[in-house]
Amino acid sequence: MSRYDPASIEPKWQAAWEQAGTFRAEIVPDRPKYYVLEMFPYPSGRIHIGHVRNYTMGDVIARHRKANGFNVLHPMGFDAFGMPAENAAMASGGHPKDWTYGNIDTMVGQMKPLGFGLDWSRMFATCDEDYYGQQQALFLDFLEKGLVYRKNAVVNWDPVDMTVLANEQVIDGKGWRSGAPVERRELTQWFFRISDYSEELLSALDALDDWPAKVKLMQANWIGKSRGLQMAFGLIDGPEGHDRVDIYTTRPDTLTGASFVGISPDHPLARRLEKDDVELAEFNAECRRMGTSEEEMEKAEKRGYDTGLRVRHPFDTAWELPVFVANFILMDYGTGAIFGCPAHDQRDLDFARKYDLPVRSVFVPAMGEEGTFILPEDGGPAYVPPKPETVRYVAGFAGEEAQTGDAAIDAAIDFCEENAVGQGVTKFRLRDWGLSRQRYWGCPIPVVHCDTCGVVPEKKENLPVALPYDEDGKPIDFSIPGNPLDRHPTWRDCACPACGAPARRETDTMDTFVDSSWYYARFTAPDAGTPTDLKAAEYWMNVDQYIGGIEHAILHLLYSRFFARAMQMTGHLPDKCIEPFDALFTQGMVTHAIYQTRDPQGRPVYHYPEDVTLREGRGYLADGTEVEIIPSAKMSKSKNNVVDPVAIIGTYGADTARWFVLSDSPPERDVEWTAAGAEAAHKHLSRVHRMASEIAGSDAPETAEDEPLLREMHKAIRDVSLGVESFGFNAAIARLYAFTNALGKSRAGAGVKRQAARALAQLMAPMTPHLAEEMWQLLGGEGLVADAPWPVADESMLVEDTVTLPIQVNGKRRGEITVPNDAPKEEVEKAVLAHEAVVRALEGGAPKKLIVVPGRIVNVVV
RNA sequence: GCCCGCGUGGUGGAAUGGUAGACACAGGGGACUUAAAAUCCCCAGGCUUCGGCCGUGCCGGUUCGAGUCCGGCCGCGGGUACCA
Repeated sequence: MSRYDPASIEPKWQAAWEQAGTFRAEIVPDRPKYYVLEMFPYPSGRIHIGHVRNYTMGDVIARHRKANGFNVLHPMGFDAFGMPAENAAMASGGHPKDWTYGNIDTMVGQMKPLGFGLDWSRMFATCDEDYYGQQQALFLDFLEKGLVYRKNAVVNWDPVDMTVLANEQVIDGKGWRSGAPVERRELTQWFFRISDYSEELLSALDALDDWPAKVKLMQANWIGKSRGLQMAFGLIDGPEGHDRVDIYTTRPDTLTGASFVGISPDHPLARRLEKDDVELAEFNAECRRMGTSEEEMEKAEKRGYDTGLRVRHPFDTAWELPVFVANFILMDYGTGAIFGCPAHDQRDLDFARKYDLPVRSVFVPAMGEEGTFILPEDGGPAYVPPKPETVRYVAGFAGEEAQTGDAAIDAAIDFCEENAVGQGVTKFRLRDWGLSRQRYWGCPIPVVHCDTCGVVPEKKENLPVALPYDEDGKPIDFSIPGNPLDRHPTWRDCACPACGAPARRETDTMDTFVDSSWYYARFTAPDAGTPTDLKAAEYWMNVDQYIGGIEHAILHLLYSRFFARAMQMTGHLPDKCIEPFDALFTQGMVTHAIYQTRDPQGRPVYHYPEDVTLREGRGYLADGTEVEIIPSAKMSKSKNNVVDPVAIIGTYGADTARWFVLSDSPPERDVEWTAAGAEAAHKHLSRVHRMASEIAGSDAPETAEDEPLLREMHKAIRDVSLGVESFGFNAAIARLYAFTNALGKSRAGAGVKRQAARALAQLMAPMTPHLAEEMWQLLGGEGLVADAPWPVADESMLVEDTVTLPIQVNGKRRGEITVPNDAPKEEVEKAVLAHEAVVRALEGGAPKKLIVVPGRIVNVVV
């Protein structure tokens, strides 16, 4: 009998699938299709165990749907543009293109041995000229339809490296390489008009029934629809052209508690005032030195600058309020100006206490709800109850005295509109999507700047506008600061597409989120001469099951939803594709301990897991140095805590790796990689292989044990099918362990055992496809198990004759009874009351209540 | 800061509002073996006066019954618009 040897059986079956074209996806008009897609990887250099988990999940779904008769599309590609390639070129020389394609080769070579049922013929990388050329064509069509425009926006500027920094490259307000304080700089940049679709992207979430509720909630909050009031506060003796400050508020019911007006440092009034006020100019400059991220803005200490100017309250012209410039007010949201009501906003209260501004409550808890309430003006915290809660308005001006915040807001808006002091408006938090990046390794924005014609779209026949590889005859040198496209000796030079005069190319490239916003559509026709092929899109779209990390819950998924709409509008997708992902599953991340030591400066130094030896919960380097272990950390290239699956496959085989990543945790939750788990998985698969070999060689006659095994088989078919369909992979695997144990113990005859073992092979096939093929062949299965129809449970074999009911007394388990499956309720009650533990508890009396949940449980209340 | 999750034995985890801890890992005991490896079998939440009692991050609530639903905390994670 042969041992389980994945190193020989895995390549054998991979070759068999390859030769048979098992996973080639071809359009077959009459067959139902199923499109499974996992978020494609960034080519970081090597695959990690997170990829294995993610793609194994997709493969389980794909193989299961194929077995259920669907024509399955399951493609793979690479999200290949982005900063790491440029960072690598800067850090260790070389060219981003060579680095990226080298990584892709490596990763494909690492993925193929995993035996995923992928149609590799459709593979592309977003940095392929063919792909980004088609993306440029999309951009031009979007431009023509007015879906793209230019405006100014701020970026993080590193004055030493002379480059724009990403938010993650700004650390404590300083550039990550240069250490120089970061400045905010305004540049003219391209934007997609995603905010035009705010309402649509919000309301369409309702129909996404097979998306996780949490993702829809996150998107809804991100889009942030709010009904509020816009109104003007008259400015007293303001500079020329500034006679009012327009504010936006979602709490107009608190207008009578206003104690100041705050404006953003980027507000036109602030910009005007700083010209004559050195101190304010310094304050604003300091605000602008902050990073551009929302997190940083919000976490920063709330600071303000009293402009000395005053405004009149719209309700009472005698009531004057000071105007502050405040660092926490965003120019991008609302009007860039607010009124502060310290009593009902903690941030405003902190601000008021800092700058000694008045605090005046507008409402207090409802009668009888006061409890230990302390007024904010008496030192209590800001009183901010949920809007649906009823409160008592002590300084109300519209509606009832006792009313909910929601009702008060409506009444306040009505009041302001009737008195012509304000206007009810709906606003969204969602901003337009800035797509310009001042970097080399991205899709060039296909426009030309002409001195006479201005900004001119490139002609489609001139696409792709390809990235230059060389500079002065040599590969571009990334050790020189600045954008290589900007400084390239010839690349920028071109003829104006409109007038033919010498002109300059746009040197900005596109955000890599653009690349990933339509790749799912390109997979349906990866070689088309246009971005999509409508016939192929019509057949394959939408993605039936999309699988990816929760970290993409908002940006990637929202951008893709926008892009699908924009592509539909420009004729690149059929109408039915505006929501491209029918079902979404967000898998958890794979975590792994971080091993770190410190350099002489106290900065962390991260070590690869393979360089660390674990002994009794502590970790040591080869030279004996102990490392600090930070458990369950997100895997990150920069932290060197990425597990390498190649070694796992080499030791145990792909099926073991696949089995383990599914078995150890529920798929939506994070999983911590452990070496012991892989060892255990391998032992189990060896055992299954051994059992299959034994059963294949047995000729034991049929026995009385045949039927119990068949019952177990049908129950396993039912439970595993359900598990696979509902992403309960770990539960399905637990069930397969139990079924394997039952098969191992069974004394059934060879015929029934073979039947059960073939079912086991089929049920395991989505997870461990190579082993399953081997078993299938040993056990006399016909053809490939990958092509075999999914087994169906026989309902009649699932029905049990008797059922065991636990008996509770006052909700606590005290015993159990076994009754016939179809016993009438009266009979069950009689049996329960006769039970020893119940008799003892009743002490001769009658139960207060007797609850019988048929087939489930009995509860006696005494 | 704000938005969204998650929290169950030594460990990973199971459990349509209905027997908490399935299935595994690590551990203990046994069989086989000259011995070891491999394999197979058994035990296993804590406490206990052996009647039971306590247990799903903490506090409270709803319910005949709560890991599950509701409210309030604590801890950890994801996102926070230029990481992908």
